[in-house]
Amino acid sequence: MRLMQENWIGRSEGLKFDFTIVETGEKLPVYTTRPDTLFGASFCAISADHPIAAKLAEDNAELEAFVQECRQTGTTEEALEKADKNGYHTGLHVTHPFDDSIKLPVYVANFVLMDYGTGAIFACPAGDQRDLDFARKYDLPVLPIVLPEGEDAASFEIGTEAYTGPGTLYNSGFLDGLDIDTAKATVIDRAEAEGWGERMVNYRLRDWGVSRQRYWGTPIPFVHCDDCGVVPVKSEDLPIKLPEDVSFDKPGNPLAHHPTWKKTSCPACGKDAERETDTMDTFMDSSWYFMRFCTPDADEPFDGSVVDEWLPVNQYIGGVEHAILHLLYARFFTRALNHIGRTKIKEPFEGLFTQGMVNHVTYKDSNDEWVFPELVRTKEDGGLYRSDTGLVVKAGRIEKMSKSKRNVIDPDDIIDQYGADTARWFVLSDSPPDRDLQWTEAGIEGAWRFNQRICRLVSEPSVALSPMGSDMPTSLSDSALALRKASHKTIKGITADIEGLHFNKAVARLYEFAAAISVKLEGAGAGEAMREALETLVLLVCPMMPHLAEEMWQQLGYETLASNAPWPKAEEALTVDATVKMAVLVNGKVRDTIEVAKDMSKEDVEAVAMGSEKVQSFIEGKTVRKVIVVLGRIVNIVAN
RNA sequence: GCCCCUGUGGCGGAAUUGGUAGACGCGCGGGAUUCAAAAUCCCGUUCCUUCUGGGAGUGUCGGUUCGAUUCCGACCGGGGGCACCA
Repeated sequence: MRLMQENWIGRSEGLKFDFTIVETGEKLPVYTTRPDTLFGASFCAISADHPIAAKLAEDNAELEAFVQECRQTGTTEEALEKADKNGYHTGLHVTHPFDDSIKLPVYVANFVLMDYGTGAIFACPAGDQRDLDFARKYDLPVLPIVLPEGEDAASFEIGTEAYTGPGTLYNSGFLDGLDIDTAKATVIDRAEAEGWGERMVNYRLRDWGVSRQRYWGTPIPFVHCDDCGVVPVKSEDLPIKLPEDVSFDKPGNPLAHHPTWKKTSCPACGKDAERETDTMDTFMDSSWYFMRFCTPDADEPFDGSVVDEWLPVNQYIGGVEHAILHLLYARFFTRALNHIGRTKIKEPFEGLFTQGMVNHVTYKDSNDEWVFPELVRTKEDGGLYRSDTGLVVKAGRIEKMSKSKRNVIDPDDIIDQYGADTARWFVLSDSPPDRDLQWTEAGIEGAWRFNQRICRLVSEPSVALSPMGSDMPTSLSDSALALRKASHKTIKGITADIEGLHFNKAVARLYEFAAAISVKLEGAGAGEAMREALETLVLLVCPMMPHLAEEMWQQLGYETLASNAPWPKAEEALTVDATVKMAVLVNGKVRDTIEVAKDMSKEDVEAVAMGSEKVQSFIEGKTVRKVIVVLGRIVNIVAN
């Protein structure tokens, strides 16, 4: 996640310096992250959109044609991928900064981007694949300058693959023998000292075009006046509100169609003028809504002191699809608001939990239309058809549920059939929330059965419950104590599961708890232990099946709400057992299990393990070399 | 091409982060109850096997370790992101 954002920002450090063009005396600024490879430079390349290329193209039809060609291939991204490296020699040359006698030819090249760096590069074919491809194609020199460890300078050659790994500089004058990082620093220092270049940080962050031609967005508070041009709306007239009587019948922007909304007067000269009908991207709002959320009553956008108290958000839960844009922009906004002193917080979100996406098979009928899964029926021969039109249906890729592809399931159907509690329980039970999930209703029966089962446990308890609020007796029968332990272990486990967002594990634990409640109870404390267990069950189930929990809570005699009751607290003493089961391994294979007192010493545990008949039969005739005892876990006996 | 995530029974998925692999659920098989069915309950269910037992097994191959689903290396498959960024 962080990494994706880092890639998106694309910070790089390097050297920016000017070449001097021999023929014209002009400066040609270039940017590089590998100043250490300067001695391996064999040509310069500029973008087809570079001013120098444009100027030359004015009286060079051939170059003009080449520039046009580059622009065309540049638009289709797929073509780019396989496009060959192409260039056009401008006839110009530049002087090498370290050696006046070296003149490098200047090409216009299709792989150089105008909007990154300076739109011009120097190329070191030995250290960059693109440069190498180009050099091979136009038969330009390739001088290796980085020697990988273990290679011999006399024999190391660059074939069709550039060497980009670590190594030692050579063929590089004063840089010879340095490693890459030191060489980079040396060149930059020298460039700055001699005044022909400077250290530069570059980002490849993309522009964010914030205007949208749509209704749902914040109006952009500007007015277009024939005389004054674009004029900002006066601050006392803010905010501009969207009209509510818009129609969406016509294609295009409803604001532009609206008969009156855009008509206004110029804030500067008072003449008739028109409002800007584009609105802002909704990312604009989603980048700081959490601040407004803390202070909904503030007259200003938000009250910084309140925001500082509540934020940052401890746990943000969202889908991966917002990994970069929304979450990154929100960080930028927060950073900016922090810089201008509106808030003290530096980051908006402390923790992020990315939910998986819900996927479903897509269906298309013979008219090439997407089909809702609920309309798809299976024929006897296994073929698919639409229940409404009868057209043949083909199953396509499994994809993220989306309205446009109609591979969505309406939860209302399963809510109608099983109720909201069961539906919710089922969704939580199946898959950990961070994983992508392929939607299926297989298994919902189990959720329904559980729902019914716990209802019965409460309405027909196997022993008479003690009255509400009665004290737990000091002495308990074995079965009552066992149930109490189950209750408290479950409380402890579920609390941790929910904290960690492992809802599916919490569900599994509740299934086990229900099984523990079903066992026969007798003797002292049975009624009390059962009441405790059932109340615990209700409270633990409450976040996942709230309606059912309230009903059961009433059956247990309460007139309050289970959701308002405090979360149960585990008694630590009841969550630990006096004995512990341990596996006994001989040469790494489980041969027996033993049950020993929890606090038994390693020596005693070893003795018990060695005393096992099964173990003896496996070590018979062998010499015991080593015994490893991990208390509470395993005993491993190594023998041969 | 580069980066990230992921791979465990017929299926969804557990495994206290190096310590009994397969919890729990689904499905399937068997049984109880019933005139019968529904519902419910119990038992079994990784694979192989010469079956009171033994062997193999967490994508594949190797390594570290007394011990590896877990750590390391290479490869294969699936998903996602970036993509001529100098």
